[in-house]
Amino acid sequence: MTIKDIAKLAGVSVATVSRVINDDAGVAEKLRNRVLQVIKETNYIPNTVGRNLRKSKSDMILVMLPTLSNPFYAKILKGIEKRASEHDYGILVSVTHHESRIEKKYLKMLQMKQADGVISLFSTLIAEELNDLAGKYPIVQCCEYTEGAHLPYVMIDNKKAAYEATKYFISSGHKRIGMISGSFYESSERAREQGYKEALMDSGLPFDEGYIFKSNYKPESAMEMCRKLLDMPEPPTAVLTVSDTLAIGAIKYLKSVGVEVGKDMDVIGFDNASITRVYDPTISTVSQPRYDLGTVSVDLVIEKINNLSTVNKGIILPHELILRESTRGEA
Amino acid sequence: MTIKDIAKLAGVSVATVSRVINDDAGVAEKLRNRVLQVIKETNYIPNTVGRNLRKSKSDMILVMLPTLSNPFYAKILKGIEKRASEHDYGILVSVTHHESRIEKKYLKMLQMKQADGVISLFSTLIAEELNDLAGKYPIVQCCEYTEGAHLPYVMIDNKKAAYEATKYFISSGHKRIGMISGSFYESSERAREQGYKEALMDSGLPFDEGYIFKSNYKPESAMEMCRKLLDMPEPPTAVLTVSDTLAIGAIKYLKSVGVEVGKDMDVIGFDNASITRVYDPTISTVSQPRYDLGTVSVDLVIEKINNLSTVNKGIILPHELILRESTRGEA
DNA sequence: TTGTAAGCGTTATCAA
DNA sequence: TTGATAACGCTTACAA
Repeated sequence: MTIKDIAKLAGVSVATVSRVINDDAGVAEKLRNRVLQVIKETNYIPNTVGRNLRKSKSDMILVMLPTLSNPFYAKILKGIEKRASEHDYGILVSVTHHESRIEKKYLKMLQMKQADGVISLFSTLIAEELNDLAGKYPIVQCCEYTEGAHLPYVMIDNKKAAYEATKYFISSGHKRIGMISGSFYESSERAREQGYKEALMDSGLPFDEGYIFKSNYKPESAMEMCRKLLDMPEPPTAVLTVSDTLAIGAIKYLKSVGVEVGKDMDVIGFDNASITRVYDPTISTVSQPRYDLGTVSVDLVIEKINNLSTVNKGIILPHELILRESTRGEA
Repeated sequence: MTIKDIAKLAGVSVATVSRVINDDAGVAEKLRNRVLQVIKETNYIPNTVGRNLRKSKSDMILVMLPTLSNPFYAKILKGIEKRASEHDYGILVSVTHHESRIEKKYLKMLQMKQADGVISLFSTLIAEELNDLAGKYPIVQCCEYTEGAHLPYVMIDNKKAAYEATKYFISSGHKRIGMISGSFYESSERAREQGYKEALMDSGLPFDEGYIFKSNYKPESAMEMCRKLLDMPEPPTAVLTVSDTLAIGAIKYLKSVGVEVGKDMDVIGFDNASITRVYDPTISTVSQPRYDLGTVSVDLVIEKINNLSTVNKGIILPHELILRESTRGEA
């Protein structure tokens, strides 16, 4: 069933059918109704591929996730979908598994006009590659920013968030604070490490690189890092981790060696994963406005779709430090 | 940069370029090399949309997930991607959020030939709708089966898995066993409830519908259900839940009222989520062969793509009961 | 207001 | 072995 068939059945030209489909003005009421009638009777749906080829546009936004293992992205996607559909865009999801080969493969969809824009939750590409692409296609970053890349982004102020978390530890009396970071999500990790550092220094506490350990985001690795922290000559009394999964690993290790979390040792995670509300103890964490991160990403990418040379906005959304049982201790 | 440009630059016809691109036999070595050279120099990539329109094929498989909140699907997707790429298929992910409106929208991609087949991790459609579609397009179900639908599927034997878990409880001496189920994933839930029931009956224990509670898959809801179980005149000494998230909720509630899990009360979950290895206590669970579920799904859908009228296979993959701290009790 | 026809980028048929 | 050309399904000048 193609537009030709509809035209024939309705006794009009394909152009008229196309006009009806696209709500073009200037079709006589009578013809319009006749065409609509036929369309209804036949359940005709215009072919997307034909249309895309002709219009060099797909009305699709590609969302690139680094992984499907992190439920963190679920709510962001909901925000994206909501706002996209308000603007009559569809969304397509791709998972890069942190591999640039895969990321590049999906980015070709832009060139083919199979997607009109991309929202990248994490890019493995280097700044130069991104800048090249961003000159040709609408690409925005959400949550993670590539240093040196000039494209729109939306995220929280990671440095400030870590700063506040660390300050909270300090205000509770902690003098030695450890950090479990990582080396996957460069931009947010570095910013959070910096916030941690500045909070210490602003409070007149010594900053020692040796109190920062880099994990691979698996809880098991956080357990190992936590062990190392405890084995230090002067072990910390509080630990900031860059993800809730790491906080869980840390807490698990602490419990296993009889350290009571929220009393002997405080822990703060990142992202407010749903498990933090049900873990034992419940876990203090930095919450990101996930839904809004999604909607704003869409606004940014649509702005670029409509005018590629629009100025690259960087938008910071507010975070929130959520205090739970894992930070009941006073040092 | 289109095939025409390449043809012009190489001094050949577009037909020849097309033949080279598609590895057609019967192109003189000399011409082939000349064309390849131009393609390399220009970084030319054939346009997918044009090709798809012409071939009525996209070499893409659409993966439909019910949600992005469940990391369960991550490894399945990896299996899918691996096997798909071995067969030169790409994959596209869509999230239905359990809404049939959304599911139907994505299924249109089949009609448009934007996807050659679909792997559905969960369908909201009724059997009749699925059968209609499956007559026209390659659709396979993975993990969840729609009763009355005639299409290929791959999953574990959910009834047997629940049977074994329940039998394990019984072998530990438990006489009253509760179940926290749900009403989202009909096929697996019903099968698991049935397995639970049969295990009780085969062991000469009474089966009482009142020991089965239906949650909404949120841990909070499992806490509530667990409270109800404990409030019964004769509370159970073991609980089987249809997901690990529910097991966590149950355990959290039990701990909150001073019931020691793995001693006073045993709990078994489903899916072997990574959190089950780090929760306190670690959680016994039924593990599904996720990666293989993915690869086999691809095999099935490709079989259908190649021959739609091939017989609908139903494949059962082996599960595994993994025992951890949450089942150390003896009643 | 409507229709004709060109063209989007391919592949595939047919003839040479 | 190669090339001209129709066709895939659609939109959009342009003409009528």
